[in-house]
Amino acid sequence: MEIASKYNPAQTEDKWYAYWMEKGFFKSVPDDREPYTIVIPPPNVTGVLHMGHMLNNTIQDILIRRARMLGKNACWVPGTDHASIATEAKVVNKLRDEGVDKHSLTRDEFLGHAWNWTDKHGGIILEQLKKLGASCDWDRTCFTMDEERSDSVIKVFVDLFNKGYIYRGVRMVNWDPKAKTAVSDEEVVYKEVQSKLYYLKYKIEGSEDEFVTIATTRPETILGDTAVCINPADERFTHLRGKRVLVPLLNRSVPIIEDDYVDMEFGTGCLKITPAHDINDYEIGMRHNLESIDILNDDGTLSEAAQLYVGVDRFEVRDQIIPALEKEGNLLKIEDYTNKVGYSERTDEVIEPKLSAQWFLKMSELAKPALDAVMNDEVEFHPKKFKNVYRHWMENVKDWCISRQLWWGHRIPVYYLQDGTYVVAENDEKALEVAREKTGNAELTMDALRQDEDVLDTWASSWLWPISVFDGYNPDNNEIDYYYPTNDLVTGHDIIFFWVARMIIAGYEFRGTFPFKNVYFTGMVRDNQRRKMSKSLGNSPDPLDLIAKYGADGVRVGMLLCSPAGGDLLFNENLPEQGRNFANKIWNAFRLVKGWTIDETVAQPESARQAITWFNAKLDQTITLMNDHFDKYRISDALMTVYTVFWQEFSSWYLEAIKPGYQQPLDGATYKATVEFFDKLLRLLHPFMPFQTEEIWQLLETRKDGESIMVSDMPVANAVNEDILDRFEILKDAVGGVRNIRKEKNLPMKDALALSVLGGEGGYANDFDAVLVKLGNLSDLTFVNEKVDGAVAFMVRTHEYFVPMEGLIDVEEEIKKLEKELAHQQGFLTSVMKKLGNERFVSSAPEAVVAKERQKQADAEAKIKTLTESIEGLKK
RNA sequence: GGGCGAUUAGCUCAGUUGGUUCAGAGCACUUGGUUUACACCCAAGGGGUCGGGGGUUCGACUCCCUCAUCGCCCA
Repeated sequence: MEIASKYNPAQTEDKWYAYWMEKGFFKSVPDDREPYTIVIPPPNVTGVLHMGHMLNNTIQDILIRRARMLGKNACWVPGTDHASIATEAKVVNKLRDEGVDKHSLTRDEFLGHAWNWTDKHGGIILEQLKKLGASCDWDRTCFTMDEERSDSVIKVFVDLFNKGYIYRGVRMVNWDPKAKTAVSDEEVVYKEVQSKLYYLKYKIEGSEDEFVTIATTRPETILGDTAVCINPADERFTHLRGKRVLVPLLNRSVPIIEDDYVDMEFGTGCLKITPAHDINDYEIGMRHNLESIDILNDDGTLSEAAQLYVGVDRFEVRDQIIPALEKEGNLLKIEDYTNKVGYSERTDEVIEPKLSAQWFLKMSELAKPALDAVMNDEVEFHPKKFKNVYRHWMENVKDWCISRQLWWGHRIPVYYLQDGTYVVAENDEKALEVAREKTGNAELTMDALRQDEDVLDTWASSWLWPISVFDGYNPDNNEIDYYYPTNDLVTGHDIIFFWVARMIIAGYEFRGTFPFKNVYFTGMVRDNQRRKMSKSLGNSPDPLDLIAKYGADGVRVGMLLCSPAGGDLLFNENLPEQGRNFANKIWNAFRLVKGWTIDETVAQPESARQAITWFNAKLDQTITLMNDHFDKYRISDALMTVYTVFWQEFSSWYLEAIKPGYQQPLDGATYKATVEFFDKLLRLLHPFMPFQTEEIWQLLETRKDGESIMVSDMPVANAVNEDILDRFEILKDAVGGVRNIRKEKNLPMKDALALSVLGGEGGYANDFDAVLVKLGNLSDLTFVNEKVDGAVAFMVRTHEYFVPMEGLIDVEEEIKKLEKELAHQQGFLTSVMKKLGNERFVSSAPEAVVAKERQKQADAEAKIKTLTESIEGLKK
């Protein structure tokens, strides 16, 4: 069989993914087995795969593939969310490019465009996940706006409303006067601009010529002022306490209040308060029970409430009001000033903070069981440090503003009657029913009802995800009982509040228990300057390009190698490169094994038998270690364990130990054992590198149609034989010793050497002598009872090894070497003796620790004795 | 302004209840290598007073205090 010297992922990945799909290996239906469930953190339906998704979904796939191989009924539910704000923005932009203004469309017309957009771009990201190897049950693909998920959202709204958790309130939003909508904090871009700081004088009420001066960048907002604020610690203004001032131009009397918020250093130390148009002022207003005067219309012109300049745009007003103030004697001075102003990401319009009626969900009561669950580890966070962050947020949880002034999303099921009161119901019919009951008017028609224009926050559907993907709000469905609670959630720590906390809340509220047992928080993927990867910075590689270049397995390994839970991952292309190199290493090990001619009549060499004994123990240890790492969610450690074992132990030690001579056949028994080892290693590697392990596994032995490594059993560990492992480490050091001598003396590998061993403390075990002979290329291995003269010597622990080398020995050099080692041992012994000489150590340290120190002492003394004798021998 | 976390090799990070030669791994680096699986490789090697200071202890990378620097979240 001709096998290429380099592994080519492109030739195998699509083939095996198609095979897995065709055989239905990803599919899960409830049965008698223990379920293992993961729900995907739904990406934006019209988004594309980025590096964060790669990391996140690689980890989920590792967990789900491992669970499947452990015999569990593994179910990974994929899906997307509708990303209300982002998607609507994209559709609005697209329409604008086509010359269509959103506001010229009806709601239904707009939604038609939005669905077209979703259908066109939706699910691209899911196709990309397939390239990564994600073994999701694609038949279960969900979308937050599909029928079942939408029903869930609406049912939950009605339910929470009826339980009294939902209320209508007023809140400060980022208002875009051009788009006439609120935008989220994430959509406001702050830019540094050159503006002016205006110093305005407010007359003290009841005085003739006494003023206070405030500084503002937005003089037009004085029309909405309802107070002036000073810092209570500011002695300059103590005389103003309890007094009132008159707002310029309007002569409205407002109080002087005191609040710590005021920065005494800034401006004049005196702050005008406009609760309706500044978030900080709003909060001060709340604290001091101030009136809020909203002076802006939705389009950014001044409203009737402003009294002056009604109907004029706010920036126009700014230009006009300054001369007016100057004329009235209220303008003290104008300074140049640089400040940051928020602009709408979409329209580039200056954002106006504005009070607006919104729907809120009361959180404190709902949050309680969710807080307890995490604190007592009913839901476990990995890493644990996020428990603190979670607790802090949950203990100070604020009510959740769940409405958005958008059309793309779940329309709020609130129906207003003509008198301004409202009813809440799942649909039009039920709303009408409730409304008739409420009004006592059986003749009421839908015309009399007007549904709220706003939609719900996208998170108001995502927080139900672990329940809604199993149609858990449908009373006739029992799948949820099988799959819920799910096992693990894998997500970025940046959405711990937005999403994780709320899912836990929903879990307890609607299912009476947690939505997932474990949460694995991934780090953020950053570039090597620690900048977040983003499109705008252009510092993010295209994941699919990486896969094309390094193979999906290589990229997966690369993502994992440097990604401890919760820490940042500094991405760098040498990571997937390392993954690719590892894949190539595995490939070449396979090539070596497959390249041998097998001869069943050849007897098994002793060296091979010994190596097999050792590697059996090594595998037991490897599996045990990996299980422990997985139990603790140290996934990159689990990978590193098998990575090292495959590369160092299997390839560099085991395969070299059993390798037959050039063009010699391998005996059947060794081949069989080797294939078994390879098979087990592939299984251990499969969750990390699904494609390549499948490819090799299929080639390693003849397989039947329908067989696959992905549905094979994960290897199980036997008790680890530490003695065998330890003795093999001695062998490695001995081989190393021989190699060093070759190097120092310039002896080529092909010249065989003789080696003598003088067993030390506890005797010398010869379990692996045949391997030593082979890997050291020894002509002879003998055991002696005394030092060998005229030989180069080295030690492994207390054993001495001698390579006879008459004439080639530089005695001075040897003595130097030995004396250096002797000095080191003596220093070490001194430190040990210092400890043992300390009575308090001997009496208070545990016995085992003291015993270890005594062992160290004995070993060191033995070595010193040996070294001293050797030096004396050489000096003779 | 409030809170949380971090600081260990050139880089990214482990260090699992304070105790073996415990100061580690991977990468990078240096040296050597045309060994017939692999240069996407093999074999060796250098490198850190564990951020500074103080304390507890027989013993501190590990626990406590303090300072410095950095990051994150909330406001």
